[in-house]
Amino acid sequence: MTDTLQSEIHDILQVAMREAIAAGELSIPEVPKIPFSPTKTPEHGDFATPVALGLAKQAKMPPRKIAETIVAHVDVAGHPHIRRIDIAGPGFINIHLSDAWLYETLRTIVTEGDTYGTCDKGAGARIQVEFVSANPTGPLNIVSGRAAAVGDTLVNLLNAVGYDAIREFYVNDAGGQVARLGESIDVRYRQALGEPGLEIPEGGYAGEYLRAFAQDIVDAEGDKYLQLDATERVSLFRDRGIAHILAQQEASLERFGVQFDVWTSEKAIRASGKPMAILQLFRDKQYLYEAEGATWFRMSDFGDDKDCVVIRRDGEYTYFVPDAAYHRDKFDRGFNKVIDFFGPDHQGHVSRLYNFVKALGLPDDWLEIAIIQQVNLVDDEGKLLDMSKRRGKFYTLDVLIDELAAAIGERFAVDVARYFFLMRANNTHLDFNLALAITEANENPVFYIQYAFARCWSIFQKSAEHGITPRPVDTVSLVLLTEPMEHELIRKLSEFPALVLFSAEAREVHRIAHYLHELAGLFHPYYNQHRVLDAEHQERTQARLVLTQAVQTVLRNGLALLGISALEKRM
RNA sequence: GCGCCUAUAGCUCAAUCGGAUAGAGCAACGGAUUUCUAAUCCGUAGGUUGCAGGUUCGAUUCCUGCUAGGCGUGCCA
Repeated sequence: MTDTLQSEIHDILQVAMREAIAAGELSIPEVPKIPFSPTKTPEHGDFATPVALGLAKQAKMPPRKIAETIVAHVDVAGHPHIRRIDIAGPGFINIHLSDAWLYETLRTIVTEGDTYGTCDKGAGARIQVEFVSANPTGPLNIVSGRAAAVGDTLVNLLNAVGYDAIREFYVNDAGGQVARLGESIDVRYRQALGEPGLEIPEGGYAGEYLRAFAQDIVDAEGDKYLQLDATERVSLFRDRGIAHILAQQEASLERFGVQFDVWTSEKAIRASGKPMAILQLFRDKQYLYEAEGATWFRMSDFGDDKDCVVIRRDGEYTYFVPDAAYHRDKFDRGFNKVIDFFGPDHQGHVSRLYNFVKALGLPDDWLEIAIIQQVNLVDDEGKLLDMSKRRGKFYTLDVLIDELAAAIGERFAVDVARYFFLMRANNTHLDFNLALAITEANENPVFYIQYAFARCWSIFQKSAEHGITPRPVDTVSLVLLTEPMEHELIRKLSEFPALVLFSAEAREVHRIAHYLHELAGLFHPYYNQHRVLDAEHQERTQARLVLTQAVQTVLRNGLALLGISALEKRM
């Protein structure tokens, strides 16, 4: 609705500019793009465009004059949606829409229901979003939780605007880190059997979770693995450890409301032969050279400050090779676009991966990498909570949810955690205020939004009790919605589809979170100042019920995109 | 050293990819409850957008140089 209207207005202005040019009143080589922005204040109308300001130089006319010239060619009377066009400030063209447009918007929302906010702009293009992809060496940490929330929501957004997007998790189940996992489990296993003098190896995993895992093996199967030779035992423990931790991670994600469509194994990628094929390709293109017993990639030819090793002295691939192969594999699977979310510890990997993708000859804009920045847990005074009291112990996603759940229950714990992870731009550091998260009052944005939804629901509940049946929208006199607050609410509702599209395209999920908070911030005052149900004004009641339903619909749709529940009442 | 990110109200953050008077929430202060759920609302106060330049009709936004903080910078992933 908004979208079609915007393009309608765009066309109207474009035509007006062409006519002005044809009439010789405006001398510019071509009609430029016409940018629109929803206005900040109603005095500036509903939409505004600064297009005249940008033309001042080429047209050699003062911007106000240009705006006047353009507007003079618009047939306002011929467009029922437009009530008035003003020129204001230095030359802004402010478009005031007719009230009929507002009422039409309401009808659209109520009619479209769950699909309001969606569109088909993506035209079915296939997008793969890879996120979390934590090493299978331990429980998911807080940043992984943030990545999970952001990635999951972005996929929701992309699918809402017509893309065919999937969630993918890359399992680093090969290489040095999982080898270290096997060694660490081995140490814990032998310790559990009483062997003295053992220590977790350098670069190993000292967390308690492996102690428990090893104890389980001992309890179930005793010391039988001591008979295997060390290499065999470590490799067996590695594989069992991976399976165990992976299952744990999957369970944590599921608890957090995130389900991946595809899990890709690095081991499988290695076995596919693609790494070798890629190395051959690089060799053919003269990107490789031998030095110091290792094989190097000429990263410096791609603008990096140094080359990097792709085959180590011991003959093993460095992680670049399977990673490049994995991205080749993504491309071969036919994705039109791939979006990778990396944690803050992978920043160094970003430019290199771009370069490898370029070296593979894949399209420039095919891969998009974004960093999910770190999360700090803070108390009410903004003081940093110590997240790693001692080596090997860290604040996991599950521990966070456990703590929240103890205060506000499991369901809200997930809602609150998701919202807090989603409320900030993903490339900025995020302070997660634990005290605020468990506050069950308006300071907590999640409750504030959910309460707005609950109030809508409650109004319908009450109306049913009073025997008031909402009538079909077509039969309701929406013109009775005359309060400024009502118009403001509807205007806000009308922005939703464009916002969803923008958030998806810009990969900025936090905008939805803010929007919902703002919408709730308009509804609560309205609720307090104006009664929806009013026996004295039955027609107006019907109109306000439509408005209430529209608010509820947008809140529900928005929360659904964020993976946050919309409930009738508090548990 | 080099690279990436960040710097906006006392605190946490917005600002629709250069637009109009920079907005919310929290904290502070003062009010509202026989009412459709007070998990709410109304009001007051709070700013040289880190600093210095530059680009132009116009800069929180883009460029350069500083300053401060975070992260990265391995033949680990």
